[in-house]
Amino acid sequence: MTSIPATGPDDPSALDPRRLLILRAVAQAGSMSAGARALGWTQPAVSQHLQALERSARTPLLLRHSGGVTLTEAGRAAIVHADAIAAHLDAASREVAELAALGAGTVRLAAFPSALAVLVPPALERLAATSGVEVRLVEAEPPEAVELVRSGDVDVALTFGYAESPGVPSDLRGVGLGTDPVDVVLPTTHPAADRGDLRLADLADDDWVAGCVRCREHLVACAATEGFTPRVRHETDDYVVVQQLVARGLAVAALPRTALAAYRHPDVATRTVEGLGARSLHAAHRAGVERVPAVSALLGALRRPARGGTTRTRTGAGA
Amino acid sequence: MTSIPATGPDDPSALDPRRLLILRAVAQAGSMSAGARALGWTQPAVSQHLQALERSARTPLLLRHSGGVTLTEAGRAAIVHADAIAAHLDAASREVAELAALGAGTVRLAAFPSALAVLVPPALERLAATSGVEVRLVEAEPPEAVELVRSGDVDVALTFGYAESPGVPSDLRGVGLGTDPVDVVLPTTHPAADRGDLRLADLADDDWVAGCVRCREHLVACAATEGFTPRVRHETDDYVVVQQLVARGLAVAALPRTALAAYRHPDVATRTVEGLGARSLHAAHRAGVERVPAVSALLGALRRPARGGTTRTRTGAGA
DNA sequence: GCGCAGCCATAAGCCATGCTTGGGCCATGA
DNA sequence: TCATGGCCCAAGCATGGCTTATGGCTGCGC
Repeated sequence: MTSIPATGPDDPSALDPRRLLILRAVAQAGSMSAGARALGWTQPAVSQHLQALERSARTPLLLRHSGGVTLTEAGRAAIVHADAIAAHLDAASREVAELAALGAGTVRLAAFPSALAVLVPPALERLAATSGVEVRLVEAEPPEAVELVRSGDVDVALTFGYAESPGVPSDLRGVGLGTDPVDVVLPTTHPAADRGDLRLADLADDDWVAGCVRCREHLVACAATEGFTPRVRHETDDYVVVQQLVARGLAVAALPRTALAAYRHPDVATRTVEGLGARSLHAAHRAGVERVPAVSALLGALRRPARGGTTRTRTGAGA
Repeated sequence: MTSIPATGPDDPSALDPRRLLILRAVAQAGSMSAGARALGWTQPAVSQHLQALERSARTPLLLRHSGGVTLTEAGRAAIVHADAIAAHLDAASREVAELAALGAGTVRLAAFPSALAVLVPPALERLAATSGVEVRLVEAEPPEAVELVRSGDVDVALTFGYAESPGVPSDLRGVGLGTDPVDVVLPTTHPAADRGDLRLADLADDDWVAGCVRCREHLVACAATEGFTPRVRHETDDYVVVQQLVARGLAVAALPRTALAAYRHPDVATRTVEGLGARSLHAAHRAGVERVPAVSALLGALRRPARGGTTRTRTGAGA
């Protein structure tokens, strides 16, 4: 694969686009001197450029006469394309500048359900208030979300991790978005629901409903520290389903507060217990993308104190 | 008028078109190294160019990761225009090269009637045989033809001149196309028609029909040298009309051989006399245009020995 | 698990591009 | 006839930009 390209930039017969633009400026100005003034250069500089351009064109592009220059047929042909090049160059500069200034751009964000419900909406609201960045959302649990980042299908993935399992794989980069304490969820009728000094071990004989693999592993690990192995009867990621099961008295569960902020069943009680720890929240992305303004803005919006559940502060009726 | 242009090439936020093309090559190749190989450069050269491009863009255009690079949104936006720029650059190069290689182009030629009838057709035939140059013809007597060159309405003017009046004005350039001897035109019934040693003064008592101003002036000047003033009864540029008048015995005349090659009335005799001289034929043009290939080719075709009247050498029956 | 290969970034050096100043020629117009 | 304005040329110099050399990082294969 050492083939030489058909017409590379070093092709002697290829025209230098910058010199075409100089030709254009001169043609518009009517003379090399006027063109040079418009470009902020001296006249010999422009003259040399155009001589070089004509040398590579192997034909005169303009006729010099007292009072200025006029285009030859070849010069007119070149100018047509120079105009188009100038237009595209201008468009490219404007579009890129707009992306750089946060006036445009879209970021694809993958997030797990509770984050999507609680963390993301206020962040998007802030983002929309201060920029023209658009965000496309994809719901995905951390493993899939990470894979979407790796494949380039999304730019940022909201993930979580526990002490024993990192939230951001080593081949990606990420920023921490704080911790999300895990609480115990009990039926309101559960004897331990009102217990003053509740410990995790107090629930060693209960049936449990667990979530994703890592959540269950975390639960099991915490329980092991407390000296028991939880009986996991049911498995579901869905925090609504979990609470429905708990409310019916079918099991107890451990849910992060974010999930509880997204949805809270009236017939469950939540208790903070020692030894259940917290999950850490992360925004994972490929190295380098954090320098993209739109991504950086989204990360910044996510990092703001989004605590406060789903309450949206808006103009309107106060509390 | 020392105003700075709104967005000149030295605008720091403007993107360098050459660097956009480098970005394009890298994006197509998949990595800076491969792009550098395709461009015939080393990897650091490309890397530095793209860093400079991103600096002027004020946002990353591509993400570096092991195995190569991928475009960011801004990079994709830039590439779209880079593709267009590359296409226009290629089109400009091809069109200009075609004009330089005589594969295309049009030259506008003004000529006086007898040249248009005798000199031009064989020249155009030769030109068409060896190039794709097209010629647009305009009939104009030398004064108007010169004016058309000055105004830029034509590229080349075929003109003639006499010893006392140049064929090419000093503000234009031109090439000589040879001389065109002026002969006397007599009715075949004229007593001098068969005279052995005919001199111009022998026609001092005849009525004359003269052509354009300079032709008449030339005739008058020649006659003055011979010691008489011709009686100019009629005036017309048209060499057919002149010969019609002569054939009827209404006058004698002086006509260039080119005009006689274009049309020869059967009832007139032509005689070469001392002291009538010749007119010189020229191709006049603005300084510099002779370097335009199409113009140069036309001038070359005109300069060939076009003598031989209107006879065209073609494949077919020989003499 | 470890070395290797590929890729990109950086540093230093050097050459050439390309800009500037100064001067000259030419054509135009007062 | 001179003054003006345009383009070209020559010479000098600075900067841009390419090269070589090196290092860090990642991912893959043994």
